[in-house]
Amino acid sequence: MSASDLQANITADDVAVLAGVSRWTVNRAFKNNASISPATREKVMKAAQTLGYVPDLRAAALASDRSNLVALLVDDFNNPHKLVMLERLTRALRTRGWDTLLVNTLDRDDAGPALMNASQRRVDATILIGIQFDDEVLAAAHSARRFKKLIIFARTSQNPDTISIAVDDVAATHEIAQYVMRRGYKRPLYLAGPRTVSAHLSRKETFIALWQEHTGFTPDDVSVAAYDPSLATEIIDTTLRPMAAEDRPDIVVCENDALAIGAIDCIKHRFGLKVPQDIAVIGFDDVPQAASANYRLTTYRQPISAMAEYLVDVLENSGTEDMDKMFLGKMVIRDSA
Amino acid sequence: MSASDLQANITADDVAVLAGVSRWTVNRAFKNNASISPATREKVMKAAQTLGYVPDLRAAALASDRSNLVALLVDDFNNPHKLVMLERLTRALRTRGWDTLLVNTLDRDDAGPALMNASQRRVDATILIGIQFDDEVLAAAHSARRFKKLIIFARTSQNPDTISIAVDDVAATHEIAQYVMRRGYKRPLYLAGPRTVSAHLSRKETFIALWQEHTGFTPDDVSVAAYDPSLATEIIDTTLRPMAAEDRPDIVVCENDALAIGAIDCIKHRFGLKVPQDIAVIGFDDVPQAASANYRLTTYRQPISAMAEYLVDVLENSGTEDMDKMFLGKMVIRDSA
DNA sequence: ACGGATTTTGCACGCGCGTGCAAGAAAAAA
DNA sequence: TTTTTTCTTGCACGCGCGTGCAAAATCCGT
Repeated sequence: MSASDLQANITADDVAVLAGVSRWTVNRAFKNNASISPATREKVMKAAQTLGYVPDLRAAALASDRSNLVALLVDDFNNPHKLVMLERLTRALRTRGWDTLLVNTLDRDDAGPALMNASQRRVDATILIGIQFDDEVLAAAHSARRFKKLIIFARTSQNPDTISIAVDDVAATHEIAQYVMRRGYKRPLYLAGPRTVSAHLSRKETFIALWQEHTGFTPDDVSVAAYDPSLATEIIDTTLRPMAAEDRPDIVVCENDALAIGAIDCIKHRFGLKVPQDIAVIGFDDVPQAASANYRLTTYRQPISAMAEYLVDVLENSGTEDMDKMFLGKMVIRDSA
Repeated sequence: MSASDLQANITADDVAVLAGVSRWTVNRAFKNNASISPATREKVMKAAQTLGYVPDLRAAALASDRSNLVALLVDDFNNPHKLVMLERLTRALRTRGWDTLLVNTLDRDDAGPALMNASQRRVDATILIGIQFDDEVLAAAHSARRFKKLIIFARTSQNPDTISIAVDDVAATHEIAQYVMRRGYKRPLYLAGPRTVSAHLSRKETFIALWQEHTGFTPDDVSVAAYDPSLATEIIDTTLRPMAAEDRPDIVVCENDALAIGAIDCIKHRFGLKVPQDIAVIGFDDVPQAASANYRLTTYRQPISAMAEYLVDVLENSGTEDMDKMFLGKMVIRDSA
């Protein structure tokens, strides 16, 4: 144990007497835009240094009712895209002075407790990242507890009490559908993840509607209970297995890369088919793995960094206007479709 | 905005008057082992319910000097194994009543500020997960700021001020080396990640020493600056490229799966060789991807869940004895070696 | 119904800092 | 030098709850 452990907690008062100023001046020295002369600030900082003092953010949060802390609720750690989201979000947040409480939504019934958890910490905002909260939970959460801000990240939500920061799924799906048609694919199979409440805005619904509109045919679709590659592998297996070769889809359009990667694994290794020659695959997200030589996945990249920056803008904005925002991503053409 | 927003913050006092008890009784009702009669607790809870009250953990932390909060410092978001670590850790922590502050160590020079950050939040413990902190930073951190506990997770550290919870790398490497020899491989190449300060305990050093001891030969080794599959792909490429086919290694032993996966990608797609027939690959960690049909990676699984549980044990223990602990994992034999 | 054992409840004080304003010091203008 | 103007500094009060103990209420057996 180091020397400072022997002493009781060092507070601004201790620094104040050493520096010969008042406690308030000490705390001012640590605030960014405080009115304090450079000389005294330096004096204070030196005293703080020798005492090993740093301001106590708990007390600051309590007194000011601003914690500069957000809760990030995550329920799905299977999808590798979560890792890049976490990185981008924590980077943007920390760079601009915000800390992140990572809350693992343990299971489906844990959404409420998790929300409550954030509420008890009095975070300045609660961020739901790609979470399948149904609207009931959301509404209950918003009315029962006080949330300064409730942000849905990377997923659209039409809930009016909520700020949604996401890619424009409809526009993105348009682009994907057009690409698929332009490349001459005829029999797409749509592979979707768990059904969310807001189905009519979903990528799957949009794709199917577009395809019907342009070709008159209704593509098949299947879905899995989680964005987990191995689930995708299994469902593609059970879907293709009974099919005659000529009935198989010529492309699998996936709701995201996690599913696409599972689909490719299945097509190549369970059926020994070639991607894209026998069956093409298209994803969504552009996870790091998508670029690997193994997958060379054609996909759609979300501008996560820009979205994260905007999220911090939202945090710093205290206005009450509607702050929903949709972003445009861009297709990344590789070899899988 | 919901109704509760119109009212000022509801505190235990508000609940107290509604329930007809004192404020302290209200807070007791929310504590687990408090001495309170079931009747009053229920009365209080009902009042709290109608008011939408939940205790303020900021104030509780300030008053009690225990936050039930840990900071988790992470510097490497490329390695997919981080995602499973995050999931396991947050699960174990939250299940047992702890919250997690996720701190992204932005770059190499950010370790200090990140540590300081945690310190200002007065977390009960700071956890370094797989981070390449050099010992200087660690020592400085420990003496300058007050850390109640400094835990190194999934990486051994001989720093005495630190609690290290990790797999026994020496034992694990023994097992791997023996497997490699038993399978008759003759020319291993060791692929390592960034060099840490505690080199003599590292997997690479151990493997090389063992191989020398048993065969008299010193295996080649290469290393990359981060545990990033694409870096592994590149370095394996530049390493194998100039070699005659018969000089190539017959197995690449990797410090972890992230590197192993990059290596496999390179071997299969850049050189068109077969794994394991032409070159075998062995990893470490058993990431989810390792099981996919594409890789079928032979690797070594760390008991992350058990390690996470032990971490919470450490948090709950207030003793001063040495709490370092090493775990034994187990080899997972698949097809890549 | 009564005394003691036990459980339940109330409270004074403190945790460390922010807010908003007023007093004091320094700098600028006259 | 004197008067403004501007910059710095000090302070009373409060943020919401925990600690440890004492007072009050309840229980039990007889």
